[in-house]
Amino acid sequence: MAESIKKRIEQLRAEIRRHDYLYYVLNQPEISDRQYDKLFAELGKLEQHNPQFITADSPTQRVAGQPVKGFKSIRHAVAMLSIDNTYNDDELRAFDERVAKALGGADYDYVVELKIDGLAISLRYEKGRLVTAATRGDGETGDDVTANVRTIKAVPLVLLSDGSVPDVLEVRGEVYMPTGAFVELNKLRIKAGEPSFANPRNAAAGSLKLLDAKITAERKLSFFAYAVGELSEPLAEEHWLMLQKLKQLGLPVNPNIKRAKDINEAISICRYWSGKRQTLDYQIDGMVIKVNRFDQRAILGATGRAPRWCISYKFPAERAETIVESIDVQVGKSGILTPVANLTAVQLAGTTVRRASLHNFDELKRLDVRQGDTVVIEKAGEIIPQVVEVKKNLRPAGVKPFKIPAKCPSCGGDVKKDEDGVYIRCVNPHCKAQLIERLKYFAGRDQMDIENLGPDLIEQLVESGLVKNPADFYKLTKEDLVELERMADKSADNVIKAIQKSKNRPLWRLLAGLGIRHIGGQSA
DNA sequence: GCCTGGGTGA
DNA sequence: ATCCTATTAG
DNA sequence: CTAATAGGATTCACCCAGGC
Repeated sequence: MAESIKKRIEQLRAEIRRHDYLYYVLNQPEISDRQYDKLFAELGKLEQHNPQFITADSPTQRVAGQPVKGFKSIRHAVAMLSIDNTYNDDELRAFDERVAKALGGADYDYVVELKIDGLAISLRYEKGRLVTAATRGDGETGDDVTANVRTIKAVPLVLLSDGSVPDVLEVRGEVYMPTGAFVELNKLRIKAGEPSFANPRNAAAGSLKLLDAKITAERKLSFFAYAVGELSEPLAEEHWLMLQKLKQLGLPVNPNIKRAKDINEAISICRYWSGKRQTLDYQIDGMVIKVNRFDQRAILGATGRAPRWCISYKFPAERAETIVESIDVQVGKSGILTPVANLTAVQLAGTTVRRASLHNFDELKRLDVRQGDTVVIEKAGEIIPQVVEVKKNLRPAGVKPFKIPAKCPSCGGDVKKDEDGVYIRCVNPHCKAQLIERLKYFAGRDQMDIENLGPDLIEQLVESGLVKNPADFYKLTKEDLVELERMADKSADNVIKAIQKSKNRPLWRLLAGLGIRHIGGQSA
């Protein structure tokens, strides 16, 4: 009896996995949702009455019972790099020329993918079972969000196999919230009196940071695979065939990915989707063009940040008009003064924009931005707001050009323009704003990465005179901290612990953290 | 229960 | 995330 | 001289923990 129940359970699981595959990977469901639910219910009932047969990879076990306490760190076996961007045909052709040159006349082709606007994730399968899922993090180490990712139905808990699966398979892809799901979710939230989400990407990112996977499960996230990380054995000799393999293993791959025999074909595919992107049930912010063959990718290699065999093509950014209410001047860690425009709040690409960097005073002068001006802004790569144009015909009468500060806005000290350069710097070595920025940088994620030691606390520590250089962090006591605002027992404890923990960071982090001119994370 | 700072995503 | 600039490599 | 790379600067949304 028990044997036959066990057999039926396994049969149902295999059946459900097959239908998941048909639905999420092939987009060709063979049964209705109702029939699927019936299979699911039967399995659930059998497992409920025979709990000894429940396994973690059963389709019924996607949602964990208990919320996690926090996210552990996971080191990526293979780093997750960024991608260099282009914004027009010429830049794409320049990329193609670099590729052609590096490959020395050999034939090559491309794979053109849609750049899904979600968040990158790395799934690790061992012996065909999903063991961990991690965010990108700093590219080397990310957050363990396995419990949340397990709730995403498009992510298989078990790889499909026609005999063998790789021992280790790390799959990289994008978690996203389909536009339809996003709209429905916001309707529900408004009905429940909860604030709505600003855009699908932030909704998806937030959903993966929930400690309670039960809530994540209600967020209707989805997933597309587009690359691999660590691999125990090669899946194919080229990217295109590898994507087909991933599909066979049950991983959803975007159905609109195409091969292109040359850059012209790739460009025309980019153009096509630039016009058709509204028809998709997910947001894309561009296209990604990859050299197909892996041996050729190896020849091309990578820089510190991004591979040289891959480029993204970003669609033209949405624009909006708004008014410059004022212009701030900020002081950076090396004394550089940066003008930043405060804008009348305006909706742009799914966010409310209030500020935009003006980069430097040459740039400010070139644009001739003045307080009170109406400006056209856009978000470069859908992220960083920038002023692209000043509507001079709308300028109010009597508005004066912006005056380059003669003194540091923080310390009042002298400023000096770089020789043969454009930057204007505060030259006071004791400038408080510079000190604060240097300390923030020291504690920051890409340097010493000290938890709970954020911008506000650092500012308080400097203002109170407790910290005058990075070494002073390590002399702080709990008694020092509890004197500060919003610092009670628990917070003070956490900060002290985090500072102590940072003592065993690798040397390069310390070197980078000291912020010596021209020494960054790479050279350190 | 509300608010804010910290951490992290793009 | 991206932008702009300075420096380095070729 | 030009191209590639590193460094320094910037924005907004979301979740959680802790303070009050």
